[in-house]
Amino acid sequence: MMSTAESMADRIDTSYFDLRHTFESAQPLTFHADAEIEKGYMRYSTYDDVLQLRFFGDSRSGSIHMKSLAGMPEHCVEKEVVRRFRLNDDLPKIYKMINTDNAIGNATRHFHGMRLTLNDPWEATLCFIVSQFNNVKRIRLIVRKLIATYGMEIKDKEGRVIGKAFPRSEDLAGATEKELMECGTGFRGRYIASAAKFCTNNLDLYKLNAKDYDSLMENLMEIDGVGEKVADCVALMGYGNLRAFPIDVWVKRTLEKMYFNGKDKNIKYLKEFAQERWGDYAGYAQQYIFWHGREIMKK
DNA sequence: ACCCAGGCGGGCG
DNA sequence: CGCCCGCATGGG
Repeated sequence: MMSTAESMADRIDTSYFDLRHTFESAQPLTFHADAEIEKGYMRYSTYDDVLQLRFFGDSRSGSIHMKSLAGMPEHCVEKEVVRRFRLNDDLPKIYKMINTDNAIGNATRHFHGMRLTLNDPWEATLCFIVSQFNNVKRIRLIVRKLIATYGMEIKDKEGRVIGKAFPRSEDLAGATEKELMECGTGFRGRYIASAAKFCTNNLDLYKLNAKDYDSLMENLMEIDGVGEKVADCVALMGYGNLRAFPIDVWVKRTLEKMYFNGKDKNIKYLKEFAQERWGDYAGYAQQYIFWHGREIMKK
């Protein structure tokens, strides 16, 4: 008789998962995935397949139904989705750890079920280079244009094109700065051209997984166009290093407002404050503070 | 028109 | 070191 686990392999039960908060939280996956939040529908490309997901329930208790368009085996689809949305993270425990005060407690309550995603290291690198001095709407536009222009076609078993993969560094390494700027990248075109060549010829991002946080950061910042903030984002969302605490303009403003009466503090000080306060889960704290801050501070 | 956006590299003191 | 500036582009 078929085991329960096998017969349910196209479905994952979830708790502490919220589709809307996760998809609206400006992470690499969400820059290019498609979602119709009200219908609980989402769709995204892996390297050689397109996955359709349907979410039922709410952030307390729900389920994700999964379908591969190119025939990925069910157990592989499940593994991919669990990994990509970090569904094995113990969110109740993490909330307990990072809810050090009412301010962040409000953020985790308001965005209950928002998950960090785990993305391909190069995907994260490219997305966050695009993100610099930019806004979320336009980041999406640029990332999608890069995929449309440079991504490899994904085909189903009948050979029909069902989507495009996120372009690898080698797919972009031949592009000129000018060509990249035609995708709307602006002054970041130079960084992308340089980073694509560097990550194809000089630095293998897929060999940095075992590195500790400090040497990972050091390696990532060798890439032209990758500074501390982008490296932190890549460490967090490309490598899953939860100690990383990227500080952008929103996180800076929000921390200052929440903990320092709005007084100006430099990045180094704030980062040490955060990593001391939230330790091994600082990255989760950051994601909630980032999104909460945008919510409460935009006029 | 003007301001801002998930920053970075380079130049200056 | 730390600070300050320009940078392409599109939306509010």
